[in-house]
Amino acid sequence: MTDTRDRLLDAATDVLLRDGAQALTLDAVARQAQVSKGGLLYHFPSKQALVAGMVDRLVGHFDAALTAAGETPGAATRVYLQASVEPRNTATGAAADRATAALFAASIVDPDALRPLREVYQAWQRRLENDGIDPAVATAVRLAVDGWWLSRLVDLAPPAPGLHERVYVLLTNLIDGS
Amino acid sequence: MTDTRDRLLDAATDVLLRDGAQALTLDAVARQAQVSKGGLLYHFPSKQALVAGMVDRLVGHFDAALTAAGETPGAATRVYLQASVEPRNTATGAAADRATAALFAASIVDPDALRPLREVYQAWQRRLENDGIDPAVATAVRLAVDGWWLSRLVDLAPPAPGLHERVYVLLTNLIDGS
DNA sequence: CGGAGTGTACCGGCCAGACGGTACAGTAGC
DNA sequence: GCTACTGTACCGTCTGGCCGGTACACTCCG
Repeated sequence: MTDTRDRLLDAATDVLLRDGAQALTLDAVARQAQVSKGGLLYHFPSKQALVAGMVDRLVGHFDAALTAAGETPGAATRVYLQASVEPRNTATGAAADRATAALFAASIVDPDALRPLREVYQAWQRRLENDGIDPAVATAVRLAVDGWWLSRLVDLAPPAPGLHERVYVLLTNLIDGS
Repeated sequence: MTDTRDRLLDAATDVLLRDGAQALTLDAVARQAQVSKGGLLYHFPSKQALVAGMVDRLVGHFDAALTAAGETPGAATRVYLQASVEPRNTATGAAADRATAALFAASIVDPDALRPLREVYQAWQRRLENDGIDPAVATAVRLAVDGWWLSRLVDLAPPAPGLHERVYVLLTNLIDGS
């Protein structure tokens, strides 16, 4: 069963988001996943392998979203916006948080683990630059989205609900009107 | 001399930006600052105190910038944009990198150390929302800027030089035209 | 004037504990 | 008998933090 594998990956992000990066230890992850430490090391022979696994999963999601985006102008930019930021402030955005967690974990434990992510991200950026709309608009929207989930992750003054929607509309209009 | 204190703070950000979060140890910081470990611990009795010091300094800069911004419409938003992102892609943006480093260090070592920063940031966000321009525009610009320095810090597909300027112009126009 | 004492800034060795990782014997299910 | 674990004992290293010193400037008192 790859079930346990996924549970371990989930557990790692849970620990990271709940207790902070400092607390991301093999013991803590194993405990969270209700797996023995031996079991964890059976699936991920090292901590690096664990965070590499987190990044891999993230890369997979990215790739899927990238290919799933349509061909109409602004399609990719819109997908990127919607994937990270719901129109309404549902405050969950679980997928985006998971992404950030993986990013975070990697940059702490093993910056090299980010390499595959960098490549997919670069591909995504290229896709945005050729999205049938002004590349500057697409890039600005992307950066805003990145800033958005960062602000939520670190809880640095994320836009209040009312403003949240207005910013979302603004970005959407930006995409449409270019 | 508070000279040594500042040198230690600088050393901490240097180590973090150069060698990654993993390498941010008391020994490494002391070595970088050419101070003994005892000397470090004289100024900062714990690692938490060290990152708290980093955040404090950042908060100070924020406060200064906040009061220094003028009163004309969009002044604060423009300051925020210019502080983090040079019009040309000078690739340095040292101040912004320093900010990120402090943020990073805090979220790893002691998430609670971010509290004072959260408050200043919230104040800054309020200031942006009352900047004489559409609050949604101000917020969107802010988020884009946040995303910008994040992309540079983690090296996740930061906009290429040519695009960099176009995005900068786009954001500036957004501020002016609202 | 001189000696004693006080506070600041810093040195550097050391230790306890945490953490990553190994090893290995055992087991439940297919 | 193989996969997918469990459970535990253990090791070496790294790291945060403590502590006993030292150098030195300054001050207070007789």
